[in-house]
Amino acid sequence: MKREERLVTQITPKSEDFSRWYVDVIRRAELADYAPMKGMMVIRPYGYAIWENIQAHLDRRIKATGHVNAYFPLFIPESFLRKEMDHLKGFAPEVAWVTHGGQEELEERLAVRPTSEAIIGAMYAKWIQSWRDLPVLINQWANVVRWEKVTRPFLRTTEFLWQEGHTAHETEEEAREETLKILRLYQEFIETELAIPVIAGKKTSKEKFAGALETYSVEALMSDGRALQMGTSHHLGQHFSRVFNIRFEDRNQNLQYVWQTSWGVSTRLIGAVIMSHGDDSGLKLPPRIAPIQVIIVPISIGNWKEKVLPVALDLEKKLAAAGIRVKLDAREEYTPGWKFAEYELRGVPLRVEVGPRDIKENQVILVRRDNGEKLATSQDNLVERIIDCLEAIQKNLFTLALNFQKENTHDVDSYEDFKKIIEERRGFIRAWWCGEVSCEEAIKEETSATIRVIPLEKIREGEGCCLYCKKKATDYVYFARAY
RNA sequence: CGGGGAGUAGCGCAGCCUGGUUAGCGCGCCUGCCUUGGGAGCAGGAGGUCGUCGGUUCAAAUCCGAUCUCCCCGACCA
Repeated sequence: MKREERLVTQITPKSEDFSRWYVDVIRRAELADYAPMKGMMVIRPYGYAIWENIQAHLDRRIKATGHVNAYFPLFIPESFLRKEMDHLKGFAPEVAWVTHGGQEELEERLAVRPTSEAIIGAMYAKWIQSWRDLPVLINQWANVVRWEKVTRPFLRTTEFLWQEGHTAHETEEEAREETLKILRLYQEFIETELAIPVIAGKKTSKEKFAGALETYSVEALMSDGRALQMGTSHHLGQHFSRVFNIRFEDRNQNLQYVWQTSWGVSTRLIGAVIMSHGDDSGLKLPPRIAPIQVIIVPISIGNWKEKVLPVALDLEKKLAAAGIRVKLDAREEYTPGWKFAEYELRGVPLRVEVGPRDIKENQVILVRRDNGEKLATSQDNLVERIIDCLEAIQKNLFTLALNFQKENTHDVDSYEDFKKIIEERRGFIRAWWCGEVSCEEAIKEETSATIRVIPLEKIREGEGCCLYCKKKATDYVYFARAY
């Protein structure tokens, strides 16, 4: 879109400067604002409403699979973090420490949780004695702090909101099943509610979580061609149960350590929604998570208050009764054109225009944010038509994102092609890999692309040789430059 | 944490090099009139410790030092 043709100004065009566009959208749509401390942001009401909708959809799924919510402390004693050395080493550089309580210096420093495995492990040790106590399936919605060096609103902030599930099981098999069940749950949730297609797979040992046996993740491709990790699910094995002494007496009266998992998604998902669907005019929110699904704009001409407003009010009432998140903007201080642009910027999926002309025709104008289509629609059965339209928008956003992902996924056999694509087009690149960390690191060093996942689905038959070292390959994997 | 750029009204910027009346402009905001089918028009008005701290000077937005924050590109991460 040419600059002068754009309907919404005041944000940098996406094609001109993606990073700036991203930040402009966040600020203009009032999703978040910078706080006066480095790397911290305020999630404003409109942004928080999106998070609440995300929470509602995900929480329902988490509970439907037998998990319950609880809340653990914000602080973790240093000695607890030190118990699992890989875990400590992984997080040490980014932990914020509390050293004083009031005027008193603490005998032992307290970490502001970067994640809660340690404190939850300590509690599980107290709660679990018998196989009858298992499995323990607990989730918590919380904030965590990681002192990152480089931050970006929603994608990487010093403090962020997330959910973290922590489970304990009798057998390794059960824990692995849980890990994969959650990974699939995340995939279904993200694709259904956020309309973002993801690749589910396993992380390489280099990329796995500090302290885990195996890490799985769902990865999405953003519209600038970079990958974003959208959720992770870890099979922790017995690493934490051994150091926190989480033991139980099994069915054969043997004392055993539990098998654990942990998994999470964060407010980063909001960043993914912005980057996956947005355009030069601003946000495009999937209806399922949009704080406002339908905006009604009355065309305020002549005696509109007598003729148009009652129809608009009636429609608002009916839509609200049908469970639609609807808003009627009848303010006289702003022109209809101004409102059109404003709600487009804010990503409202569907706009209903009602004017004197429409009243005469017994119709309204529906305008879709996903494709800009304007549809003159009869007022008969309008609520049903709107519900169908929202469903169509949700589906279309997913389809558009899926097409983009497909168009930007490249299969390569030669390292030369690999480098060329990474430089010129980015996107996902699929290639054979030998399983060696050395090749993974060399490729990262030379191209800054990393292995995002070893996909769960087999995507290529036969055998091949490693993209880098040309030795026999073990896996056909996804590479990308990532956030 | 390394390299680069930037902080002047809510937002976007000019002024700084070459120090000197009352620090400007566009958008936004307030009041009034008039308008309203894609961010209307006219008139009047409010809003600033020039990021912060310190130094040089008769005089600092401007020169010097320190510090905080943001953006971009790398190394690290949800």
